[in-house]
This record gives sequence, structure tokens and C-alpha cells, in this order.
Amino acid sequence: MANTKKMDYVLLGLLSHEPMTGYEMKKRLDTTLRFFWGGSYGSIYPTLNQLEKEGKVTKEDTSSNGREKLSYSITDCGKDALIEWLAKPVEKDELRYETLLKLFFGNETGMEGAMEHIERFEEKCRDELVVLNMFAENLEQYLEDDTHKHYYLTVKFGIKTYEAYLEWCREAKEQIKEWTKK
Amino acid sequence: MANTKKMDYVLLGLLSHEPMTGYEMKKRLDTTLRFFWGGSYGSIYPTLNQLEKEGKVTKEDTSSNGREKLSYSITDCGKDALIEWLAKPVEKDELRYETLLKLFFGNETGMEGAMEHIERFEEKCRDELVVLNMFAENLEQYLEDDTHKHYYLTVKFGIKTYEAYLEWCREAKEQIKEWTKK
DNA sequence: TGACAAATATATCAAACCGATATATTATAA
DNA sequence: TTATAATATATCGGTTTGATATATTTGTCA
Repeated sequence: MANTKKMDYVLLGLLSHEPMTGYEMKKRLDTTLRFFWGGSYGSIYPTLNQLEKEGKVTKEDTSSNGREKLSYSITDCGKDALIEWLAKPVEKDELRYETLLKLFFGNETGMEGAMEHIERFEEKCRDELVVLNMFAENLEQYLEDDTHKHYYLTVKFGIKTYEAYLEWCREAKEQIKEWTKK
Repeated sequence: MANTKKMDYVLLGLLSHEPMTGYEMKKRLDTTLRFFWGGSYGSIYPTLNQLEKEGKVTKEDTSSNGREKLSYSITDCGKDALIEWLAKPVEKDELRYETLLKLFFGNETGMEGAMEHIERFEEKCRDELVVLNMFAENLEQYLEDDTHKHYYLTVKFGIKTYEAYLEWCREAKEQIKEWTKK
């Protein structure tokens, strides 16, 4: 089958916004993209080298003083590959929620264990929602920019889902209380 | 660091419900668990062998006729390992939504491309919701069973999130229409 | 009945990816 | 001044995916 390696397109996508270093890409994955995609150094740097060999990106040494710094830019060839991938239908949307896994198998530890996991999850969701709402507020000031429009839609997605998670937490806790008091 | 391999606990969890074959485990991952966790043969069978060596499961040959069939059961040692893991706090809840990725980088292809991905996503969500609602209805008849209670909570989670996704789809489409007509 | 597809079942391999770590420099704060 | 955080590249082992190979049995429909 054709190239199904996702990291290629993640990095090309980031570089389609602006040139940057591998380190910066990692930061983007840990902040902006972290609500729906991840990535580690172990796949960023090797992929960057591969993309350069394929002519999809160019590397420029922008070291200042003694600090090594390699800035990458997307080429026309890279942009073509990105656009081709973007037009293809999505292959997989995937959730990997350990919380749900522990809840599902929780009959081994009883409802108290389930309750604890739900409460910890609830707390995390509240924190994430605060961040996402800040993102949204900020973005609303720059919506003329097309890049920001797309960003804004994904943030809205995050807000919608975390709000739904919180609702579920409330209802699940209520349900468990009913079950245990009987 | 300690054993962070998730597949160990997924298989132990499944076997804590009832003994089964690797093939059956794969089916569970593709049906019951697929809304929040996955798994491939490439990690199921090797993990099963490893768990047997560690004394956490036992293997029994239950081949009938000519068909090879290896039935696995969880041991006390395996149950202990599972319970220990269940009590630990969750390490990671992770979303990997290619749809969001393509939406985020969609400024390269314009809003029509984004629209298409959202519509395909919407359709998938509707389909999933039908399945999940059937699961929920079915489970409501057997809620005395503790295992079913836990299962029920995860199904409810799925319903809540897919409903939120659909709401987001409607709003995102509306938003895009507004942006493009201006 | 015979033929073909689908389901059952185990197993392995390359490629992709994560998490941790190594290394080294510069900026910041106590 | 001195420790800590941030910047920056790179690699390694272990986990997981996705595809495929192999073989038997069950179901379907002409």
C-alpha cells in the first residue's frame, strides 16, 4: 500500500504554516495539536531527514552563537504531497482512553474504583476546558486569517467534546450513587 | 520504569470476564471495546505467550475436529496483576483524529475540503450512534450484573461524545457557510 | 451435491511510533 | 555564582499496527 505514515504529513502541515525547527514542531504537537494528535522526538527527527532526502523539505543551518539550530522549510514538491494527502478520505479516527479501559474492567475492583477514575478524569477535563476556552477567545480576534479559521474549528471541537465528557461524568457519578445505595 | 505495556492488562481484563481464545479477544476489541481501545493480532498472540510464561494465564487446547483452538484462562497471579493496575491512576487518555488533523491543515485546500471531511465524519458518527444506542438498550435489561454496569457506563460515554460530535458538525458547517458567503 | 465465500483460528514480519535518555548550549532566577 | 529551566538535536529499545500467510470449517446458493 501507499505511504500511510502520518508523521510525514503532520510535519509537512506544520511547515506549510511557516518554517521551523524540529524542536518547535514538538512544541506545537504538545500545545496546539495535543487535543487530537501527538508526536515524539523519536519520530520527528528521523522523519525530517527522510523528508529532506525525498526533496519535500529543505534544511537550513540557522545556528546562532554556539546553539545548533536547523530550520526546515517546505518545498513545492512537499506541498504537493500534503495537498494530495489532504484530499484523500480519512483512514482512521481513534480514541485510546485508558480511563474507559479501567472503567470497563472495573468490576474487579468495585464501584469505588470506578468513581475515583471518573473524578480524576473530570478534573482533567475541567483543566483542559479552561485552556481551550482561552484558545478560542484569543482566536476570535484573528478570524480573518484562514489558518486561524481552521484552528478555530478544531478548538471548538475540543470544547464541545470536553463539555460532553463533563456531562457524562456528572451523570455517571449520579448513576453509580443510585446503584450503590440500593 | 515498571511494566507500561497496555496490552497485558487488556487481555487480562477480557479473561477476567471469561476464558476465551485470541481470536475471540480480537473480536471483542473490534466490537465492544472499539469505541475506546484497539488491538491487533500482532500484539495479541505474542502477549498471550508472554503472559503464559509469566504464569498470569493458562493455555488449554480445546481443538475440536481439525480446527486449532487454544483457550486461555486467567490465574490468581494474573488477577492480582490486573487489580494492581486498575488501582493505579490513568497514565494517558489519547485522541488520534485524522479528521481533525486534515481540518487543521486544511487552509491548503480551502473550505470545500474541510466541508467534505466534516460531512464524512458526520455520517460515521451517525452510524456509530445507532450501534451504541442498540448496545445501551440491550444492556438496560441486564443491569443487575456488575460487569454489565461497567460496560453500560462506557457505552453511555460513547453516546454522549458522538452526540457532541454531531452537534459540532452542525455548528462547524454553519460557521463555514457564513464565512464563505461573505 | 458441489462450489465458493465467509468465518474461525493461530502466527509472524516490517514499518511506525512512543518514551526515555544522552548531550550540549544558553537564558533565567535565586 | 550556581543551579535550574529552556533550547536544540539525536538515538535506542520496546510496543503496536497493518498486512499477510496458512489451514480448516461453516454457510450459502445454484
